[in-house]
Amino acid sequence: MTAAMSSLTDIESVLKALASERRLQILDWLKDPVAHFPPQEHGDPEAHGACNQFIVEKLGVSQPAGSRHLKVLTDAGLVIPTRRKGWVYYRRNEAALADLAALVASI
Amino acid sequence: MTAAMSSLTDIESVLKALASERRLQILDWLKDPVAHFPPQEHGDPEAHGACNQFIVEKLGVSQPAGSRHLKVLTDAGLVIPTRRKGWVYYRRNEAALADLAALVASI
DNA sequence: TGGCGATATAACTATCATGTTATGTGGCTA
DNA sequence: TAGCCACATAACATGATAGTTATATCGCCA
Repeated sequence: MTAAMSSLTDIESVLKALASERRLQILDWLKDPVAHFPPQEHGDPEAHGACNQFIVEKLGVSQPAGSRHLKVLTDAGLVIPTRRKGWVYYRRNEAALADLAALVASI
Repeated sequence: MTAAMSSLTDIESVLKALASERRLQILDWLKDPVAHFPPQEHGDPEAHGACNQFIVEKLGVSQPAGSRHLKVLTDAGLVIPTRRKGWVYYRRNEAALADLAALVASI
């Protein structure tokens, strides 16, 4: 069950999270982690997504900048982090993205 | 035919226009101008929407601030201005909003 | 044409977003 | 337990947003 997103302010915060070329790029890459990131020795990319480090490198920004983008997406509920063995993997939250699409359709 | 919105940067700019509580509010009001704004002596609210002045007043911000919000929505193609007799009326661009909803659904 | 009412633009200020470098934290692993 | 590696947080610089007041523009109408 995803968080309810009903009021204008809620929509606003999720849209703000989405209104960034970098973060849109991340979500696009995460559609197919295997295709867009190097093979991971630990963590199943299909199940848990790509690790923080790979995403940051592919973005081409500093590690803190990349981590913050991932935090924004996480706080908005658009991606789901999985912490494992010192790495953090991120995958899309398809349910939240579907909710958002429905909300935007109602704007 | 509405402008094509395909690249990530295009989506980004439209999402930025949308990611504002004030602008979301304006779009919501414009769903039913007759219900949300005073009667207009000039300009058909059904056909052309609500005039700048009414929208600004209802927003509760200064006239330039309100006008700028409307400019952002206009530049993003989300509303359509109609200039007539010294007033400017704004109505929703339903085609663009539908395109946007489809794009968000594809994120 | 003179003035007025509606909107646009200019100039400025405050806050937020995004980037950087430096440093802290916390779990492996040798 | 010592050190390393991944990630998080702190502190700061800078550019974009959104608000304000003041002023310019522009079409009606008397």
